[in-house]
Amino acid sequence: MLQQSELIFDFASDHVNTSQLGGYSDYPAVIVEQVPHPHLLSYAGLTCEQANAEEDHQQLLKVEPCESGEEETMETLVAADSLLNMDCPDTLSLEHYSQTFLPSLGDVINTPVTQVTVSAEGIVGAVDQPQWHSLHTKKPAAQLQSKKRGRKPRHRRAESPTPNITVKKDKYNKGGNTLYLWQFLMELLQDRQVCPRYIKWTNPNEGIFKLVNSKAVARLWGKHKNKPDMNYETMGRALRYYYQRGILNKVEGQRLVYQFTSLPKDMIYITDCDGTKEEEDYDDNSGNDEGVSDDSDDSTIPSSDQSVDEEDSHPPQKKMSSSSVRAPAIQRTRPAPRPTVQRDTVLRPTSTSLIQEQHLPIVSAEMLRTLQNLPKVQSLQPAGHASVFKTAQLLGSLCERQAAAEVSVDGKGVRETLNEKSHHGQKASHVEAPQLVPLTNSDH
DNA sequence: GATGGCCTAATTAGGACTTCCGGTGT
DNA sequence: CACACCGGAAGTCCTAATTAGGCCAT
Repeated sequence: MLQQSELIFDFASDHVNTSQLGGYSDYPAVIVEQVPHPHLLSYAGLTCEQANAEEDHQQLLKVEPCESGEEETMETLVAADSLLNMDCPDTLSLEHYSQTFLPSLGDVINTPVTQVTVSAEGIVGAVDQPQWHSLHTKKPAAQLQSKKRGRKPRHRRAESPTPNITVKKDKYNKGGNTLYLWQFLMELLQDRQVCPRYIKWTNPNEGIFKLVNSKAVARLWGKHKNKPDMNYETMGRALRYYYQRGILNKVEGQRLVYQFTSLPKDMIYITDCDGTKEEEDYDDNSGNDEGVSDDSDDSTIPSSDQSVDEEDSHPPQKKMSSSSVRAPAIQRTRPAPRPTVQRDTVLRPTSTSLIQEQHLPIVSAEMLRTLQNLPKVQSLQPAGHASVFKTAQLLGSLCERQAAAEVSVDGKGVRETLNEKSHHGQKASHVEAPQLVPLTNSDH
Protein backbone atom coordinates (compact mmCIF):
# COMPACT_ATOMS: atom_id res chain seq x y z
CA MET A 1 0.00 0.00 0.00
CA LEU A 2 1.23 3.35 -0.81
CA GLN A 3 1.83 5.62 2.02
CA GLN A 4 2.42 9.23 1.68
CA SER A 5 5.92 8.97 2.79
CA GLU A 6 6.53 6.07 0.53
CA LEU A 7 5.84 7.83 -2.63
CA ILE A 8 8.33 6.85 -5.15
CA PHE A 9 8.59 7.09 -8.78
CA ASP A 10 10.51 5.53 -11.38
CA PHE A 11 13.88 6.93 -11.79
CA ALA A 12 16.00 6.50 -14.74
CA SER A 13 18.83 8.26 -16.21
CA ASP A 14 21.92 7.37 -17.94
CA HIS A 15 23.90 8.25 -14.95
CA VAL A 16 22.06 5.91 -12.72
CA ASN A 17 23.89 2.86 -11.73
CA THR A 18 21.08 0.42 -11.70
CA SER A 19 23.03 -1.99 -9.66
CA GLN A 20 22.66 0.43 -6.85
CA LEU A 21 18.97 0.17 -7.08
CA GLY A 22 18.66 -3.46 -6.58
CA GLY A 23 18.09 -3.18 -2.91
CA TYR A 24 14.84 -1.34 -3.19
CA SER A 25 12.71 -4.26 -3.85
CA ASP A 26 10.33 -3.44 -1.08
CA TYR A 27 9.17 -0.23 -2.49
CA PRO A 28 5.54 0.24 -3.10
CA ALA A 29 4.36 -0.22 -6.53
CA VAL A 30 4.47 2.73 -8.72
CA ILE A 31 4.74 1.04 -11.97
CA VAL A 32 6.18 3.27 -14.52
CA GLU A 33 6.52 1.51 -17.69
CA GLN A 34 6.59 2.01 -21.35
CA VAL A 35 6.49 5.65 -21.19
CA PRO A 36 5.96 6.42 -24.75
CA HIS A 37 5.73 10.04 -24.39
CA PRO A 38 9.04 11.54 -25.27
CA HIS A 39 8.95 13.82 -22.33
CA LEU A 40 8.14 11.00 -20.12
CA LEU A 41 10.99 9.07 -21.50
CA SER A 42 13.18 11.95 -20.82
CA TYR A 43 11.84 12.54 -17.44
CA ALA A 44 12.24 9.18 -15.94
CA GLY A 45 14.56 10.66 -13.49
CA LEU A 46 12.82 11.40 -10.28
CA THR A 47 11.65 8.25 -8.82
CA CYS A 48 14.63 6.27 -7.95
CA GLU A 49 16.04 9.21 -6.28
CA GLN A 50 12.98 9.44 -4.24
CA ALA A 51 13.29 5.79 -3.68
CA ASN A 52 16.68 6.47 -2.39
CA ALA A 53 15.13 8.93 -0.11
CA GLU A 54 13.19 6.18 1.49
CA GLU A 55 16.37 4.86 2.86
CA ASP A 56 18.37 7.94 2.90
CA HIS A 57 16.51 11.15 3.00
CA GLN A 58 19.61 13.09 2.68
CA GLN A 59 20.00 11.86 -0.77
CA LEU A 60 16.64 13.01 -1.80
CA LEU A 61 16.72 14.68 -5.10
CA LYS A 62 20.36 14.31 -5.22
CA VAL A 63 21.50 16.06 -8.27
CA GLU A 64 24.24 14.48 -10.11
CA PRO A 65 27.07 16.84 -10.62
CA CYS A 66 26.74 16.98 -14.27
CA GLU A 67 26.46 19.94 -16.48
CA SER A 68 22.75 19.88 -16.63
CA GLY A 69 22.03 18.52 -13.24
CA GLU A 70 19.71 21.27 -12.34
CA GLU A 71 17.71 20.85 -15.41
CA GLU A 72 17.61 17.16 -14.98
CA THR A 73 16.06 17.52 -11.61
CA MET A 74 13.68 19.98 -13.05
CA GLU A 75 12.70 17.38 -15.48
CA THR A 76 12.12 14.87 -12.82
CA LEU A 77 9.63 17.03 -11.08
CA VAL A 78 7.63 17.21 -14.19
CA ALA A 79 8.21 13.59 -14.86
CA ALA A 80 6.67 12.65 -11.61
CA ASP A 81 3.37 14.03 -12.58
CA SER A 82 3.64 13.01 -16.12
CA LEU A 83 4.35 9.46 -15.29
CA LEU A 84 1.54 9.32 -12.87
CA ASN A 85 -0.86 10.95 -15.20
CA MET A 86 -0.14 8.95 -18.19
CA ASP A 87 -3.41 7.14 -17.83
CA CYS A 88 -5.36 10.27 -18.32
CA PRO A 89 -6.04 11.12 -21.88
CA ASP A 90 -6.12 14.73 -21.03
CA THR A 91 -2.77 14.68 -19.47
CA LEU A 92 -0.98 12.53 -21.87
CA SER A 93 0.72 15.48 -23.23
CA LEU A 94 3.04 17.69 -21.40
CA GLU A 95 1.98 20.63 -23.35
CA HIS A 96 0.45 22.03 -20.25
CA TYR A 97 3.67 21.82 -18.43
CA SER A 98 5.74 23.31 -21.09
CA GLN A 99 3.32 26.03 -21.87
CA THR A 100 2.33 27.12 -18.44
CA PHE A 101 4.63 26.13 -15.70
CA LEU A 102 7.67 25.29 -17.61
CA PRO A 103 7.91 27.51 -20.57
CA SER A 104 11.54 26.83 -20.94
CA LEU A 105 11.23 23.20 -20.35
CA GLY A 106 12.05 22.26 -23.85
CA ASP A 107 15.29 24.06 -23.57
CA VAL A 108 16.51 22.07 -20.69
CA ILE A 109 15.69 18.62 -21.84
CA ASN A 110 18.92 17.33 -22.97
CA THR A 111 19.58 14.30 -20.95
CA PRO A 112 19.53 10.89 -22.45
CA VAL A 113 17.63 8.60 -20.25
CA THR A 114 17.38 5.06 -19.36
CA GLN A 115 14.08 3.63 -18.49
CA VAL A 116 13.75 1.85 -15.24
CA THR A 117 10.66 0.13 -14.04
CA VAL A 118 9.95 0.05 -10.39
CA SER A 119 7.45 -2.31 -8.97
CA ALA A 120 6.86 -4.12 -5.76
CA GLU A 121 9.63 -6.34 -6.84
CA GLY A 122 11.94 -3.47 -7.13
CA ILE A 123 13.70 -2.38 -10.17
CA VAL A 124 12.41 -4.55 -12.87
CA GLY A 125 14.88 -3.47 -15.35
CA ALA A 126 16.77 -0.66 -16.77
CA VAL A 127 16.68 -0.41 -20.42
CA ASP A 128 18.05 2.04 -22.81
CA GLN A 129 15.01 1.78 -24.89
CA PRO A 130 11.57 0.38 -24.57
CA GLN A 131 11.66 -3.33 -24.45
CA TRP A 132 9.36 -4.50 -27.09
CA HIS A 133 8.58 -7.97 -27.97
CA SER A 134 7.42 -8.69 -31.37
CA LEU A 135 4.08 -10.31 -31.60
CA HIS A 136 4.90 -11.94 -34.80
CA THR A 137 7.72 -12.29 -37.12
CA LYS A 138 6.63 -9.75 -39.59
CA LYS A 139 9.18 -7.08 -39.91
CA PRO A 140 8.16 -3.52 -40.36
CA ALA A 141 8.24 -2.13 -43.76
CA ALA A 142 11.55 -0.77 -44.72
CA GLN A 143 11.89 2.76 -43.70
CA LEU A 144 11.47 5.08 -46.52
CA GLN A 145 14.69 6.30 -47.82
CA SER A 146 15.02 9.94 -47.53
CA LYS A 147 15.59 11.58 -50.77
CA LYS A 148 19.07 12.78 -51.26
CA ARG A 149 19.41 16.35 -52.00
CA GLY A 150 22.22 18.47 -53.03
CA ARG A 151 22.62 19.63 -49.55
CA LYS A 152 25.23 18.36 -47.22
CA PRO A 153 24.28 15.10 -45.61
CA ARG A 154 22.72 15.46 -42.25
CA HIS A 155 21.35 13.40 -39.53
CA ARG A 156 17.94 12.17 -40.22
CA ARG A 157 15.26 13.30 -37.99
CA ALA A 158 14.33 10.64 -35.54
CA GLU A 159 11.39 8.66 -36.64
CA SER A 160 8.57 7.42 -34.57
CA PRO A 161 9.86 4.92 -32.06
CA THR A 162 7.93 2.14 -33.56
CA PRO A 163 8.04 -1.03 -31.63
CA ASN A 164 10.65 -2.62 -33.76
CA ILE A 165 12.68 0.44 -34.26
CA THR A 166 15.38 1.39 -31.93
CA VAL A 167 14.54 4.45 -30.00
CA LYS A 168 17.20 7.00 -30.19
CA LYS A 169 17.78 8.06 -26.71
CA ASP A 170 18.10 11.73 -27.22
CA LYS A 171 15.67 12.11 -29.98
CA TYR A 172 13.31 14.26 -28.03
CA ASN A 173 15.83 16.30 -26.28
CA LYS A 174 14.57 19.55 -27.56
CA GLY A 175 11.28 19.60 -25.90
CA GLY A 176 9.17 17.81 -28.39
CA ASN A 177 6.01 16.48 -26.90
CA THR A 178 4.95 14.26 -29.68
CA LEU A 179 2.80 11.41 -28.65
CA TYR A 180 2.23 9.14 -31.54
CA LEU A 181 -1.10 7.64 -32.20
CA TRP A 182 -0.01 4.15 -31.44
CA GLN A 183 1.42 5.37 -28.21
CA PHE A 184 -1.78 7.13 -27.46
CA LEU A 185 -3.73 3.96 -28.03
CA MET A 186 -1.43 2.06 -25.77
CA GLU A 187 -1.95 4.67 -23.16
CA LEU A 188 -5.66 4.38 -23.50
CA LEU A 189 -5.41 0.65 -23.17
CA GLN A 190 -3.68 1.18 -19.88
CA ASP A 191 -6.16 3.70 -18.65
CA ARG A 192 -9.05 2.37 -16.72
CA GLN A 193 -10.97 5.48 -17.49
CA VAL A 194 -11.26 4.48 -21.07
CA CYS A 195 -10.40 0.82 -21.08
CA PRO A 196 -12.52 -1.15 -21.60
CA ARG A 197 -15.05 1.54 -21.90
CA TYR A 198 -13.87 2.94 -25.18
CA ILE A 199 -11.05 0.68 -26.10
CA LYS A 200 -10.22 -2.73 -24.85
CA TRP A 201 -8.05 -5.70 -25.36
CA THR A 202 -9.65 -8.55 -27.10
CA ASN A 203 -6.56 -10.67 -27.11
CA PRO A 204 -3.82 -9.05 -25.12
CA ASN A 205 -1.55 -11.98 -25.73
CA GLU A 206 -1.43 -11.06 -29.34
CA GLY A 207 -1.80 -7.37 -28.99
CA ILE A 208 -5.28 -7.35 -30.41
CA PHE A 209 -7.54 -4.61 -29.26
CA LYS A 210 -10.84 -3.21 -30.24
CA LEU A 211 -12.04 0.31 -30.51
CA VAL A 212 -15.20 -0.21 -28.58
CA ASN A 213 -16.24 3.35 -29.08
CA SER A 214 -14.36 4.38 -32.12
CA LYS A 215 -15.72 7.85 -32.21
CA ALA A 216 -14.90 8.49 -28.63
CA VAL A 217 -11.38 7.29 -29.13
CA ALA A 218 -11.08 9.44 -32.18
CA ARG A 219 -12.28 12.43 -30.26
CA LEU A 220 -9.84 11.77 -27.51
CA TRP A 221 -7.14 11.62 -30.09
CA GLY A 222 -8.40 14.77 -31.66
CA LYS A 223 -8.47 16.44 -28.34
CA HIS A 224 -4.94 15.44 -27.71
CA LYS A 225 -3.86 16.69 -31.08
CA ASN A 226 -5.98 19.77 -30.80
CA LYS A 227 -7.93 18.67 -33.79
CA PRO A 228 -11.54 19.14 -32.87
CA ASP A 229 -12.66 17.78 -36.18
CA MET A 230 -10.95 14.49 -35.67
CA ASN A 231 -13.12 11.53 -36.37
CA TYR A 232 -12.66 7.87 -36.77
CA GLU A 233 -12.33 8.21 -40.48
CA THR A 234 -9.33 10.41 -40.09
CA MET A 235 -7.83 8.52 -37.24
CA GLY A 236 -8.41 5.35 -39.15
CA ARG A 237 -6.34 6.67 -41.98
CA ALA A 238 -3.50 7.21 -39.62
CA LEU A 239 -4.00 3.71 -38.31
CA ARG A 240 -3.87 2.36 -41.80
CA TYR A 241 -0.57 4.02 -42.38
CA TYR A 242 0.65 1.95 -39.51
CA TYR A 243 0.05 -1.14 -41.57
CA GLN A 244 2.74 -0.08 -43.94
CA ARG A 245 5.10 0.71 -41.14
CA GLY A 246 4.55 -2.54 -39.41
CA ILE A 247 3.16 -1.04 -36.27
CA LEU A 248 -0.37 -2.25 -36.59
CA ASN A 249 -2.20 -4.98 -38.38
CA LYS A 250 -5.83 -5.17 -39.13
CA VAL A 251 -7.62 -8.16 -37.75
CA GLU A 252 -9.43 -9.56 -40.66
CA GLY A 253 -13.13 -9.87 -40.46
CA GLN A 254 -13.52 -7.92 -37.28
CA ARG A 255 -14.53 -4.37 -37.34
CA LEU A 256 -12.66 -1.88 -35.27
CA VAL A 257 -10.20 -4.50 -34.23
CA TYR A 258 -6.52 -3.91 -34.69
CA GLN A 259 -3.39 -5.59 -33.60
CA PHE A 260 -0.15 -4.20 -32.38
CA THR A 261 2.69 -5.98 -34.01
CA SER A 262 4.79 -5.46 -30.94
CA LEU A 263 4.08 -4.62 -27.39
CA PRO A 264 6.17 -3.37 -24.57
CA LYS A 265 7.05 -6.02 -22.10
CA ASP A 266 5.73 -4.06 -19.22
CA MET A 267 2.41 -3.27 -20.72
CA ILE A 268 -0.38 -2.91 -18.26
CA TYR A 269 -3.37 -4.89 -19.29
CA ILE A 270 -6.77 -3.82 -18.26
CA THR A 271 -9.32 -6.42 -19.06
CA ASP A 272 -12.99 -6.54 -18.62
CA CYS A 273 -13.03 -9.64 -16.55
CA ASP A 274 -16.52 -9.59 -15.19
CA GLY A 275 -18.38 -8.70 -18.25
CA THR A 276 -18.66 -5.05 -17.68
CA LYS A 277 -20.59 -3.74 -20.57
CA GLU A 278 -18.78 -1.42 -22.82
CA GLU A 279 -20.31 1.49 -24.47
CA GLU A 280 -20.11 0.04 -27.91
CA ASP A 281 -20.57 3.40 -29.49
CA TYR A 282 -23.58 4.08 -27.39
CA ASP A 283 -23.15 7.73 -27.64
CA ASP A 284 -23.29 7.62 -31.34
CA ASN A 285 -25.70 4.86 -32.04
CA SER A 286 -28.22 5.71 -29.47
CA GLY A 287 -27.83 9.39 -29.64
CA ASN A 288 -27.23 9.35 -25.97
CA ASP A 289 -23.82 10.79 -26.52
CA GLU A 290 -22.95 10.28 -22.98
CA GLY A 291 -19.37 9.32 -23.36
CA VAL A 292 -18.14 11.88 -25.76
CA SER A 293 -20.38 14.50 -26.99
CA ASP A 294 -20.58 15.62 -30.51
CA ASP A 295 -20.18 19.17 -29.53
CA SER A 296 -16.69 18.41 -28.40
CA ASP A 297 -17.62 19.20 -24.89
CA ASP A 298 -14.56 18.27 -22.99
CA SER A 299 -16.52 17.76 -19.89
CA THR A 300 -17.92 14.63 -21.30
CA ILE A 301 -14.66 13.13 -22.25
CA PRO A 302 -13.62 10.81 -19.54
CA SER A 303 -10.69 12.66 -18.34
CA SER A 304 -9.60 10.85 -15.33
CA ASP A 305 -10.39 13.48 -12.83
CA GLN A 306 -13.82 14.00 -14.05
CA SER A 307 -14.62 10.40 -14.48
CA VAL A 308 -13.66 9.47 -11.02
CA ASP A 309 -15.38 12.48 -9.81
CA GLU A 310 -18.50 11.24 -11.36
CA GLU A 311 -18.06 7.88 -9.84
CA ASP A 312 -17.63 9.26 -6.44
CA SER A 313 -20.45 11.64 -6.54
CA HIS A 314 -22.93 9.58 -8.41
CA PRO A 315 -22.25 6.15 -9.68
CA PRO A 316 -21.70 6.00 -13.35
CA GLN A 317 -23.89 3.97 -15.47
CA LYS A 318 -21.04 1.74 -16.29
CA LYS A 319 -18.87 1.37 -13.37
CA MET A 320 -15.27 1.27 -14.22
CA SER A 321 -14.19 -0.16 -10.97
CA SER A 322 -15.79 -3.40 -11.82
CA SER A 323 -13.16 -4.05 -14.34
CA SER A 324 -9.95 -5.40 -13.17
CA VAL A 325 -6.48 -4.73 -14.20
CA ARG A 326 -4.60 -7.82 -14.76
CA ALA A 327 -2.07 -9.48 -16.85
CA PRO A 328 -3.15 -11.57 -19.72
CA ALA A 329 -3.69 -15.16 -18.91
CA ILE A 330 -0.48 -16.36 -20.31
CA GLN A 331 2.25 -18.51 -19.07
CA ARG A 332 4.94 -16.54 -17.44
CA THR A 333 8.55 -17.18 -17.49
CA ARG A 334 8.91 -15.71 -14.08
CA PRO A 335 8.87 -18.65 -11.73
CA ALA A 336 7.95 -16.94 -8.53
CA PRO A 337 4.52 -15.42 -8.35
CA ARG A 338 4.60 -11.73 -8.56
CA PRO A 339 3.13 -9.94 -5.67
CA THR A 340 0.13 -7.99 -6.53
CA VAL A 341 1.06 -4.48 -7.23
CA GLN A 342 -1.11 -1.55 -7.74
CA ARG A 343 -1.20 0.73 -10.60
CA ASP A 344 -1.76 3.74 -8.59
CA THR A 345 -1.93 5.87 -11.61
CA VAL A 346 -5.36 4.75 -12.47
CA LEU A 347 -7.47 6.31 -9.85
CA ARG A 348 -8.01 9.93 -9.55
CA PRO A 349 -8.78 12.27 -6.76
CA THR A 350 -12.38 12.58 -6.01
CA SER A 351 -13.14 16.19 -5.97
CA THR A 352 -12.60 18.95 -8.38
CA SER A 353 -9.45 20.65 -7.46
CA LEU A 354 -8.73 24.24 -7.23
CA ILE A 355 -6.20 23.77 -9.89
CA GLN A 356 -8.76 22.35 -12.17
CA GLU A 357 -11.04 25.18 -11.46
CA GLN A 358 -8.31 27.50 -12.42
CA HIS A 359 -7.76 25.64 -15.63
CA LEU A 360 -4.38 24.52 -14.57
CA PRO A 361 -4.61 20.87 -15.34
CA ILE A 362 -0.97 20.40 -14.92
CA VAL A 363 -0.84 19.50 -11.31
CA SER A 364 -2.53 16.27 -10.74
CA ALA A 365 -3.30 14.74 -7.47
CA GLU A 366 -0.43 12.42 -7.94
CA MET A 367 1.90 15.27 -8.35
CA LEU A 368 0.46 16.80 -5.29
CA ARG A 369 1.12 13.56 -3.59
CA THR A 370 4.62 13.87 -4.78
CA LEU A 371 4.71 17.19 -3.18
CA GLN A 372 3.86 15.67 0.10
CA ASN A 373 7.52 15.17 0.15
CA LEU A 374 7.78 18.78 -0.60
CA PRO A 375 9.77 19.71 2.45
CA LYS A 376 12.46 17.53 1.14
CA VAL A 377 12.22 19.06 -2.24
CA GLN A 378 12.16 22.48 -0.79
CA SER A 379 15.22 21.69 1.17
CA LEU A 380 17.05 22.17 -2.03
CA GLN A 381 19.07 25.24 -2.02
CA PRO A 382 17.91 27.76 -4.53
CA ALA A 383 21.40 28.63 -5.40
CA GLY A 384 22.23 25.15 -6.40
CA HIS A 385 19.01 24.07 -7.96
CA ALA A 386 17.25 27.21 -8.85
CA SER A 387 14.78 25.81 -11.27
CA VAL A 388 13.92 22.95 -9.02
CA PHE A 389 13.55 25.26 -6.13
CA LYS A 390 11.24 27.53 -7.98
CA THR A 391 9.18 24.69 -9.27
CA ALA A 392 8.92 23.18 -5.86
CA GLN A 393 7.86 26.46 -4.44
CA LEU A 394 5.29 26.97 -7.09
CA LEU A 395 3.88 23.53 -6.87
CA GLY A 396 3.97 23.59 -3.15
CA SER A 397 1.96 26.73 -3.16
CA LEU A 398 -0.54 25.19 -5.46
CA CYS A 399 -0.66 22.14 -3.30
CA GLU A 400 -1.43 24.15 -0.27
CA ARG A 401 -4.05 26.13 -2.06
CA GLN A 402 -5.67 23.05 -3.34
CA ALA A 403 -5.65 21.43 0.04
CA ALA A 404 -7.09 24.52 1.59
CA ALA A 405 -9.75 24.78 -1.04
CA GLU A 406 -10.82 21.22 -0.59
CA VAL A 407 -10.94 21.52 3.13
CA SER A 408 -13.05 24.58 2.81
CA VAL A 409 -15.40 22.93 0.39
CA ASP A 410 -16.01 19.60 1.91
CA GLY A 411 -13.63 19.27 4.74
CA LYS A 412 -11.74 16.71 2.88
CA GLY A 413 -8.17 17.51 2.32
CA VAL A 414 -6.10 16.52 -0.57
CA ARG A 415 -3.94 14.30 1.44
CA GLU A 416 -6.86 12.50 2.88
CA THR A 417 -8.26 12.11 -0.55
CA LEU A 418 -5.04 10.82 -1.78
CA ASN A 419 -4.79 8.36 1.01
CA GLU A 420 -8.21 7.16 0.22
CA LYS A 421 -7.15 6.92 -3.29
CA SER A 422 -4.39 4.63 -2.36
CA HIS A 423 -6.81 2.48 -0.50
CA HIS A 424 -9.16 2.47 -3.35
CA GLY A 425 -6.42 1.63 -5.63
CA GLN A 426 -5.57 -1.37 -3.62
CA LYS A 427 -9.08 -2.55 -3.63
CA ALA A 428 -9.99 -1.75 -7.11
CA SER A 429 -6.94 -2.42 -9.08
CA HIS A 430 -5.20 -5.63 -9.27
CA VAL A 431 -2.28 -4.98 -11.42
CA GLU A 432 0.56 -6.92 -12.58
CA ALA A 433 3.08 -5.73 -14.99
CA PRO A 434 3.13 -8.61 -17.34
CA GLN A 435 6.38 -9.84 -18.56
CA LEU A 436 5.19 -11.11 -21.83
CA VAL A 437 7.11 -13.90 -23.24
CA PRO A 438 7.72 -14.02 -26.91
CA LEU A 439 4.92 -15.78 -28.54
CA THR A 440 5.79 -19.20 -29.67
CA ASN A 441 2.88 -19.05 -31.97
CA SER A 442 3.59 -15.93 -33.79
CA ASP A 443 1.51 -16.85 -36.72
CA HIS A 444 -1.93 -15.37 -36.81
C1' DG B 1 41.60 44.48 -40.28
C1' DA B 2 41.70 39.42 -39.90
C1' DT B 3 40.46 35.55 -37.47
C1' DG B 4 37.93 32.56 -34.56
C1' DG B 5 34.35 31.49 -31.26
C1' DC B 6 29.77 32.03 -29.78
C1' DC B 7 25.01 32.97 -30.26
C1' DT B 8 20.70 33.39 -32.63
C1' DA B 9 17.40 33.61 -36.26
C1' DA B 10 16.16 31.81 -40.55
C1' DT B 11 15.96 28.12 -43.59
C1' DT B 12 15.38 23.48 -44.88
C1' DA B 13 14.21 18.59 -44.68
C1' DG B 14 11.50 15.14 -43.19
C1' DG B 15 8.26 12.47 -40.13
C1' DA B 16 3.69 11.98 -38.66
C1' DC B 17 -0.12 12.69 -39.31
C1' DT B 18 -4.62 15.18 -41.42
C1' DT B 19 -7.81 15.97 -44.97
C1' DC B 20 -10.13 14.66 -48.89
C1' DC B 21 -11.54 11.50 -52.00
C1' DG B 22 -13.38 7.48 -54.59
C1' DG B 23 -14.16 3.01 -54.02
C1' DT B 24 -15.43 -1.74 -51.89
C1' DG B 25 -17.48 -4.74 -48.53
C1' DT B 26 -20.72 -5.88 -44.78
C1' DC C 1 -28.42 3.11 -46.14
C1' DA C 2 -24.90 3.47 -42.69
C1' DC C 3 -20.73 2.23 -41.47
C1' DA C 4 -16.16 0.12 -41.63
C1' DC C 5 -12.42 -0.20 -44.36
C1' DC C 6 -8.97 0.70 -47.98
C1' DG C 7 -5.34 3.42 -50.04
C1' DG C 8 -3.81 7.42 -53.08
C1' DA C 9 -2.74 12.20 -53.08
C1' DA C 10 -1.88 16.52 -51.26
C1' DG C 11 -1.51 19.36 -47.46
C1' DT C 12 -0.36 20.80 -42.55
C1' DC C 13 2.18 20.86 -38.43
C1' DC C 14 6.03 20.22 -35.89
C1' DT C 15 10.81 19.31 -34.94
C1' DA C 16 15.69 18.77 -35.78
C1' DA C 17 19.53 19.87 -38.51
C1' DT C 18 21.82 23.18 -40.99
C1' DT C 19 23.19 27.67 -42.46
C1' DA C 20 23.99 32.55 -42.34
C1' DG C 21 24.88 36.57 -40.10
C1' DG C 22 25.94 39.48 -36.18
C1' DC C 23 28.66 40.34 -32.20
C1' DC C 24 32.70 40.17 -29.50
C1' DA C 25 37.37 39.05 -28.04
C1' DT C 26 41.98 38.30 -29.40
